[in-house]
Amino acid sequence: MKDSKKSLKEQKLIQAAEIVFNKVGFTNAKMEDIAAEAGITKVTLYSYFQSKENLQLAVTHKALQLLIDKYYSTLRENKEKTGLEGTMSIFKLFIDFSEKNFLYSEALLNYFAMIRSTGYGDNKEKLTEGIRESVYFRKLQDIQNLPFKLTVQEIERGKNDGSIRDDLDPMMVTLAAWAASIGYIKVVSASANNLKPLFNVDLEQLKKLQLKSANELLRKV
Amino acid sequence: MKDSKKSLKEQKLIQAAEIVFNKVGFTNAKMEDIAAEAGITKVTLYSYFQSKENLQLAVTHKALQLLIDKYYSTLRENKEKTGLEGTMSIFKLFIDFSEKNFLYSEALLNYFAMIRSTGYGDNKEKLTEGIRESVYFRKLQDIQNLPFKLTVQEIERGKNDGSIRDDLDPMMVTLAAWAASIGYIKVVSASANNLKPLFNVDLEQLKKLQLKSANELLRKV
Amino acid sequence: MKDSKKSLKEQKLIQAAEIVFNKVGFTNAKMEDIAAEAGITKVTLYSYFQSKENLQLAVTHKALQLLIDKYYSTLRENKEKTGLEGTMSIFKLFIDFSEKNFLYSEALLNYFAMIRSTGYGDNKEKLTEGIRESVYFRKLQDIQNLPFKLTVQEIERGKNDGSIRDDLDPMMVTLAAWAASIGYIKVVSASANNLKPLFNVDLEQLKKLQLKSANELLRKV
Amino acid sequence: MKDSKKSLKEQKLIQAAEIVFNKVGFTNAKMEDIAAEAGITKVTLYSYFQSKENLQLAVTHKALQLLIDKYYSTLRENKEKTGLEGTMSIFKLFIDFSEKNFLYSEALLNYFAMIRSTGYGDNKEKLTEGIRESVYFRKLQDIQNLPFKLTVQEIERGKNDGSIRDDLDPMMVTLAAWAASIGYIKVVSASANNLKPLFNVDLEQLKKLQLKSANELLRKV
DNA sequence: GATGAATGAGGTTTCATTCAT
DNA sequence: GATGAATGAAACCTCATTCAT
Repeated sequence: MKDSKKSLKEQKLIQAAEIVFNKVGFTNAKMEDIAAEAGITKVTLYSYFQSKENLQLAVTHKALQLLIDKYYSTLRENKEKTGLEGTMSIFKLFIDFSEKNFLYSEALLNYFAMIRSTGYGDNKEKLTEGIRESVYFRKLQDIQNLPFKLTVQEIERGKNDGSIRDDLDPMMVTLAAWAASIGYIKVVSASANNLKPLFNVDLEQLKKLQLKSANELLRKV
Repeated sequence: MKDSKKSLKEQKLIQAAEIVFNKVGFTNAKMEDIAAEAGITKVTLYSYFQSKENLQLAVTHKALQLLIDKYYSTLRENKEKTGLEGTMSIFKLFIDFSEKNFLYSEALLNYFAMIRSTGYGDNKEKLTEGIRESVYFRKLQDIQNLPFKLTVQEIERGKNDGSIRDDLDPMMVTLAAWAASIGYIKVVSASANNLKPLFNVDLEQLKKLQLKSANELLRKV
Repeated sequence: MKDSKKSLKEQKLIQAAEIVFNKVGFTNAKMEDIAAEAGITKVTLYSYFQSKENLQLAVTHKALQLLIDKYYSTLRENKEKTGLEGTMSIFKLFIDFSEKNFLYSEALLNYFAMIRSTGYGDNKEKLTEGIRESVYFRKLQDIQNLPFKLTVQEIERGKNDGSIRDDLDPMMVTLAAWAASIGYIKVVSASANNLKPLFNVDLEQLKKLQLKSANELLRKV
Repeated sequence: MKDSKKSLKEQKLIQAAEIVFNKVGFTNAKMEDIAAEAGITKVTLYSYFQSKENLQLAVTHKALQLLIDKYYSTLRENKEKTGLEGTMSIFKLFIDFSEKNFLYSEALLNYFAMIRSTGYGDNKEKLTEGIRESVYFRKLQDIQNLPFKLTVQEIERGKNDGSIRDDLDPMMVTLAAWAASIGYIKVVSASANNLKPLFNVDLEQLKKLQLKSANELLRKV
């Protein structure tokens, strides 16, 4: 198969995996079912993705790539606006993205938890063989810091244009916002179609509160 | 066996499970190994906990119970102080607890994700049989809302004593703080012994920032 | 406990075992259930019968003892009649006994199959430890040949009084009759309460035919 | 796998099972050992036969099929002879078959005891799920009556050609012969390699006696 | 002696993964 | 490349039997 054709097929298989992952979660998903969903056999699936872990990482990579693309386009859209506005747009983007794509957000979270738990670079022996040998794992490592870098850059821009306080460590703020977003997602949604109020709290309101807090933290008074 | 003795043994088995869970994670933990760790056989372990899922829920229940106990004692210690101070102590408590007990925090997160994803009460068919029949699942359901209720009460107290803004929905703030804490945990720690800086950000500083944000959100100006 | 008392209790336990054996068969019977049926615990049951096999043998012994008693009383009743009549009474007795006590007949069959398969005396190593150490096994060995001997004696008596052909090996006839009876039982009944016709053959008729054949084989013409 | 290949493998597995069953008996046979004997793993064995019970039934089915085949060829061989001779050949065939294949004879006996004890068609709830769902159980049900039917037909033929008494119910005679054969087997053999005399009775003589009785019962005088 | 708890052996099942064709 | 069959690991379960009290 030509590379382009192969890649196309890979995309289709990833989509099938996403459907199954969405239905039953990563752990309960069976390679068999994913193959069936894609209309192929297990072994063929394995010829594309050498392990279930790798398939997961493929989904994760797609998720991160998608997220980063959105970061870029959001930044482009906000080029003329202040750094504060750009930064807030990114925060909102991340929350919206996670809310709309619960599977992707879970995948990303798992990924970052994994690399965090095994340290960076050093004790990679903790990783399973399946992960260490995954192409997608390597691809992910190449881009994993981009979301943070882009956010930091936008905060720097805000500092320079005077829209953002200059006494803040941009990376710290980035992490704080990232944390708040993740927390919101974890609390709010366990599946995309489950957005009913929690303890009578309207979730849209909660999201606004989170963003307002971030905005207050950042903006120059 | 007398109930007290049986319960004692159960506690020991749960501890053994925690050791193994900590070492290799829930998924990779083998019942056989947990039994070995406890110095008993698999079958005996099964006679106490009918399934691996149930054992997980037992750990989860212990975690939540422990957390709630800490909530109570923290509230007691802060009885004479303002509601704001009490509330902040609770927030800090939760973060510290999660940081120190990564396993517990994971267990609790899993639990809340699970009940959230299956809805409350209605579509319980999604739950596996092993879960639905678990004693610990029922016990957890009885106390799962306590942390939120206690926090809300403390915020109300703060409203009354004038230390906390009165234009806030206490439950919303509670959820926001809960989310921020979870997010922090997710970002920061994947295992207790892994608190080195992230992107050169000192994590203690990050925690302080999170708490400061919460404090600013709450306090009356 | 005094021996008499102990023996009494043993009898009760055997009865409980019979009830359970009758309900579900030897293999499916659980020691637990037998104990429950007797209103005691498993361990107590074990203190009387050291193994399930031994309990089976106890039932078997009771069965054989009972059968032999009936042989004796039948022989006594037929003392004044011809040897042919006595012999036929014994044959009939055996069939009736087996029909009425399916469990006993199964037990006896199992027993004879077992000792046959392990040979007599020589290769007793094939026997399980549970059997070799069983008191009842030893008791059974003491009386196992009695039914055959008594039958042979009665046939001899018939030869002498001229009612039975004298060209027959009495033991061979005994075995032939024993075989026919067992076969009848095996074909006819799998449980006492299941005597409906088989392939439209009335089973009473079949029994009569069997006995008539035996009679014809034996009697002097 | 093509059906033919699959079926071939099944036959091999059944042979392995027979070897183990012969060595240690149905009850003591371990699936693990049968798999080892066949050079495969337990799980693969299970993929062919869903339960130990089913594997037993497979052996039983093979036994009955084999027996029936022998019935047919015997009947063919005796086509030119009288019905009496044909019938006697069948009786002898059955005894010889059982004697030579103790395992098969046990399997068949167990099967007939089982269906007898659960009744025909009506209270099938007594059967275990493993049995009810067995393909071989269904296959057995289809052919279980053939041996009886074929015997009855041959007796009818004997009646017509004048070699067999016409005052007998053929099915009753069939059952009587079946019973005598089973009884003989039960008494005589517990394993094929165990044909030493019983109580000094030569077993060949006993067999002849049984057959002579049958012959006398049938033949027209 | 009687009891509740524990053991060991083995049946059954589910899956990720690999092999042979 | 694609396929059906096979594997190995581990969950889960039942029961005869034994231990400790």
